[in-house]
Amino acid sequence: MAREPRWLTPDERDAWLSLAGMLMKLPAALDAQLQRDAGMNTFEYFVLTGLSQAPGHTLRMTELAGFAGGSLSRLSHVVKRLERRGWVRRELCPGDGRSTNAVLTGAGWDTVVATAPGHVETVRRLVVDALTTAQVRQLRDIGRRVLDRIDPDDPSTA
Amino acid sequence: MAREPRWLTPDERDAWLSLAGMLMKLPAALDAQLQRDAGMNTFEYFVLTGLSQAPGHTLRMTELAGFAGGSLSRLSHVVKRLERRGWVRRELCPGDGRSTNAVLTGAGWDTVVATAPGHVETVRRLVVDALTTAQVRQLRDIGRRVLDRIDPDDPSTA
DNA sequence: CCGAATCACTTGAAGCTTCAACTAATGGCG
DNA sequence: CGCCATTAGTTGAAGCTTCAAGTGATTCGG
Repeated sequence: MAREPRWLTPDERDAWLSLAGMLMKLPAALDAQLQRDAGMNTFEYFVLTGLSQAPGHTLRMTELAGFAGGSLSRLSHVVKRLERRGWVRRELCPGDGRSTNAVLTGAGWDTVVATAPGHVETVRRLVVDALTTAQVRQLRDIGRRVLDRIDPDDPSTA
Repeated sequence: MAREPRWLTPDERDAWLSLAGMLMKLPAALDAQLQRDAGMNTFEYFVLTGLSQAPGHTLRMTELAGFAGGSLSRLSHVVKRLERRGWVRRELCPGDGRSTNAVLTGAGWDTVVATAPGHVETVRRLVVDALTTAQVRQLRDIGRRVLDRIDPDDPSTA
């Protein structure tokens, strides 16, 4: 038998609605800027950024999927699109025949360099510059706690 | 000529990555619970909840779209699905021939009543119970500031 | 009171994500 | 060695969202 659920208090509901609003609107706002200025979405941007930071601009598909926070299937489809646009190239992994390496091309690197400033400006405008220094730290701690609840094993939380 | 962008400081980057992590993982985690336990996604849940709170369990499509935070087109498709499942019914608006009223059916109400406790428990488990009382208030304030940046005209921000 | 603009939606197509099924390579173990 | 489970990735279909275009109803300006 289900117990009476513990409903949210008014303060808790306000906080949740506030977070839920961000969950609904921030991704769309970030996507809009990237789509308009660079013809890509946030996930594609994460993929390109991940590769641009990796040694040799190369990452195995599974590692890249972990970094970008998406499924391997999703990444596979996305990399196919990025490959069609000439931003990424696939290579067989020398050591392990099962693995595929995704490699950022020169054109892909140029795209990241051209796109990053606008993206950072948007993050500043919508989030960072809206907050006080104290709130920036609070947000970091809040996010860590929530992420730890979602997936305690994720090392990026620690 | 583009000025050198103002890159994020380490503190700011930590906070942003923390928020970005929530943006990537929280919706999936919430959807997973709702999908598993009630065969619906978060947006559909918001739509049903919105109707359940409205007088007469009725709302015009545009109002409902505003509440649920989606486009009218998206809502139209979703209401069609919910109608097929017998949870919502469409009616012509008496006063204005352009408008459509979405009405929660009895079965829809039963579904909301059955689904709400599990959803609230999930929100508690993943967010609210992970935070201190102070953090709950901080999150509310942070969210309000961010939402105000995204859409200063949205009254739900105030 | 008539035509043009606006409003409130709906629709179909295109794009993206998820899901389940599949292929191929590798590691383990008897 | 040889088989089986596991790992890594791909694929196609189905589902959801977005986008652009379209349909009526209403309002507003003259």
